[in-house]
Amino acid sequence: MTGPSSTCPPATGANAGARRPVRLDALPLLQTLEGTTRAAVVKALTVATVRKHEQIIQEGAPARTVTIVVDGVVMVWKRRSAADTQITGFLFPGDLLGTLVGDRYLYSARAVIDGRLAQVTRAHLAELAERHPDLRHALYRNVASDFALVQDQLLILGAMSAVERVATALLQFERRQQARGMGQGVPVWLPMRRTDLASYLGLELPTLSRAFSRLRREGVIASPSTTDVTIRDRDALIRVSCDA
Amino acid sequence: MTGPSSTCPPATGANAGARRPVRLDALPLLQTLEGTTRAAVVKALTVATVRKHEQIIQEGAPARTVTIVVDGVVMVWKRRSAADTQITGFLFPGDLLGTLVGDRYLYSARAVIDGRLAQVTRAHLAELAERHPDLRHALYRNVASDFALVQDQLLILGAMSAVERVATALLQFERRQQARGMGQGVPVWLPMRRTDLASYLGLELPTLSRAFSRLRREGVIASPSTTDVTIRDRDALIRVSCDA
DNA sequence: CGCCAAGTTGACAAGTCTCAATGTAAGTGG
DNA sequence: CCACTTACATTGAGACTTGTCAACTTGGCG
Repeated sequence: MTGPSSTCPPATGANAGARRPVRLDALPLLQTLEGTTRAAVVKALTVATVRKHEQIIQEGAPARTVTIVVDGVVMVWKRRSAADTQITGFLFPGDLLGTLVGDRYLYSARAVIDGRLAQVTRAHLAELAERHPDLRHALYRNVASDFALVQDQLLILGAMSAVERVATALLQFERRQQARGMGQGVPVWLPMRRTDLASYLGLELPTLSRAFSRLRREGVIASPSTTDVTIRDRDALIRVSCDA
Repeated sequence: MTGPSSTCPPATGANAGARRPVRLDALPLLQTLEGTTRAAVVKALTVATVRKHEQIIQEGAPARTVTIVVDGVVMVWKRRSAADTQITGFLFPGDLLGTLVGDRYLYSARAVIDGRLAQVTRAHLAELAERHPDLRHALYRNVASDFALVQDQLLILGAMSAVERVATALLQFERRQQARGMGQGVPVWLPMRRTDLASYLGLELPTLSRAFSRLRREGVIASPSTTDVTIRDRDALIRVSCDA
């Protein structure tokens, strides 16, 4: 995190303030907590900075810490065979990485761009959860919502065409972006490489690219840059995501 | 559950004893619990019987009960659009249906064959979980393992060919079957319809059928009946599931 | 014994993957 | 600051897998 600002993505607004002081108590996970609980958790958290592409956790390694994304974007993947991996998710500020149970990580994770993480040892968090019912409820809710997200991913991967997948993903990223407080007009921010997005959607890179091109050609979206996509016709996008 | 035994699947051994007295305290979920906790949970559970094809829960309905499969098989699906659904999972004896959080069910479920369910209201279970740390740990572990299962499904749907998917699924079902105490030589039991299995694997029925036929032709598997598959060459099956 | 539901197989079309070339933006060194 | 280099995205052409539609076979159940 001492690197020149040139390593940061263009200031599209979506990533603005990566350098603002850390406000851990503003994290969504902590919002529902009582004051004393929140204070205890914040005290337990350690902030770390990660550089673009830096690996954060390794599938199969002993799972000792739970991580919350504060700034930046993290991608998660599983290995399928020696030389074959699949991206299974992207994490944005406020999202959690790792769980309270299981002795090994089920996936690997790396930073998509420079960012900051808040970390706590699993043992410590578990202890806090024992003492604070509201915390464990929040954690449980978090796992459940992660679960829901993965289930939606099943629908994408199970039976959608390339354009459908892209349309659905764009709407998903827009929704999550708005959940983080971004406005309606802000373009959808896709800081990850196309290759990784393709893997996430179960497509090959050329197929993904063609789907983007088609949506662009039809005027449904526009892309000022590779990492930013403007939704020009949301109704059309929704229609495409369901039955095209 | 008063129907004639003719509605039951052939007695392959995998479903043997659907009519034996209910032994709730033998449920895997309860195995790790202390005696008093287990007794409290067992007391809270109500046993219900379900007929083949009977719907158990409805996506979007208020989530008020948590269900454990005691006997039989349950399938879970999500709706993708008006006339399009996708099977997202199959549950076997010992598996849990529903969670402690979220006010609505995220999926629908129906019985694949006649069976018995143990149910408890969410409120009651939540209350018990508050009082018994071991119970909430068990529940949390359960959610986490469900999560792992869905993530594996992502790998299947994301980047596997038809034969790979079938091979992987067979190994998965065999593993789960053995986890329920079935022996090594017992054929893999697939009581669900091919259509549903196809949907689960993100394939069309003819494609699934062709994959089965190919594995059969190559001597990797044999199928005495539609619902039973014998693994003749496990090494070959494993090889196919990874890189064919 | 015959009907009906479910599974298998065949032929063809459509969509995606693969391989390769081209275009473009970002990063590096002079 | 510019040219060079590299990495990434887009586009094109052809092969191949899968989806689609339809006929046929099988097995269960009245």
